Amino acid sequence: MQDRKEQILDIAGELLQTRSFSSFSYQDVSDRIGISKASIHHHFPSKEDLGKALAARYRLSYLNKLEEITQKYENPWDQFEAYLTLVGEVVKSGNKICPVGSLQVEHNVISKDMQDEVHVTCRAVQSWLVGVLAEGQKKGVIVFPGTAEDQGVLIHSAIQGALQNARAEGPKQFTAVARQLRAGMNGRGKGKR
Amino acid sequence: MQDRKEQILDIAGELLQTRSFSSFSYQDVSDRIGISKASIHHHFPSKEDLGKALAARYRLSYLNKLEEITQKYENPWDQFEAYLTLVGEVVKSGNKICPVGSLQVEHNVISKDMQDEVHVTCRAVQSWLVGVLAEGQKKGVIVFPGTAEDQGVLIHSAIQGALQNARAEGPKQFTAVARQLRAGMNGRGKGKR
DNA sequence: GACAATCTACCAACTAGTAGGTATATTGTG
DNA sequence: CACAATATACCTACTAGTTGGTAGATTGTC
Repeated sequence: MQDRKEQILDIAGELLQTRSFSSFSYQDVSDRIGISKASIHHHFPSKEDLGKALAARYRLSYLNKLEEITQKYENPWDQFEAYLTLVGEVVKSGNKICPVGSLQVEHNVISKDMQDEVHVTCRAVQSWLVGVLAEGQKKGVIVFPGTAEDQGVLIHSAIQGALQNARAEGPKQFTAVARQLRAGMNGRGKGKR
Repeated sequence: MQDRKEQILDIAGELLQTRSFSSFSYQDVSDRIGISKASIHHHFPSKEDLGKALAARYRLSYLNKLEEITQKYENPWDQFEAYLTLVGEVVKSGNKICPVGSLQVEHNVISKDMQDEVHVTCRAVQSWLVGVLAEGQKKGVIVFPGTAEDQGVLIHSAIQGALQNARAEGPKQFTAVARQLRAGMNGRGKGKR
């Protein structure tokens, strides 16, 4: 049953986002899924295996969603708005944060393989953002100072921090960041886009 | 010996910033400090006590540093630059992140008391930033769209995320964010301040 | 003597991971 | 088709080690 593996990853993923990698145990997964702890080990021999699979699966699904956005909207500004909507859904869940942020905070605790997985995801997301920004700048629909690279890193960092702040301090921390990022890129209020 | 309590907090604080609250143990502190684990319990009966003291001490020292900045520089832009220098020192350490970020990621794992402590610190730092920004806007030395509140939340989130990204991905992630935050607030290159 | 700081020696609970076994499919081979 | 071999998915029961925390004795200092 391939579903079981996915089910384990679903639950482990939720625990990663609500707690942290080192704060959830095989027993937690076992309890929630209703099969024995040893059976979880059957599918993922070590916790590192589980973590690696978790990080890899997240990267694929996340980059896939970004790709969908790129194909659905041709206007870079709309793409950026769709990105904000996408990450905004994490805030709506009420008690989750970005898996990348969760793993980065445990950078010195996780294995090299997991670090690499997080690294690749991080680079890819930033690349996507930089692409959107550069295209938007070229078309004149997104305005910002400095380089698209710097702006991409800023947005990525701000969103990651905002998700963490939002869970601890309330969703307004996210909406404020989203609003301010928009305000800083639409030509300083010279119009509605 | 009051020094011992401080020494424990020093080491626990470093472990909080390099690993995470649930990823370090009394044994870790004991090993590094050279006294038995039971002796650590003598000073901080439970890990929650230790965590609370840690969060409280960090708040006091951090807010003190911000206060020093306010008094040392009268120009809000200089105050903001000093803030960037202050958090930049965390990046220089090579493997630390902001304690607030570390604790926020474990929000669902730590006690209510610790959550409250983090909350107060978070609010105070944002308040300080908003004050600097509002004053800078008034004097015309800091330029940004939207409200000072939103800009303060953006900066706080961006810096927090940047510190995490910088440890995992390298210091350039921080310098890029700092550069871009500056670029977005100095009147769009209309001058050097 | 009082008291703080420290120690050794413990405990129950939890951790990731293993050993050994069972029941049920799937697959290759005569 | 029949039947052995193999693989999958799961189980109970266990290991060795770590966790936060405690009890009680020892030491040093005012």
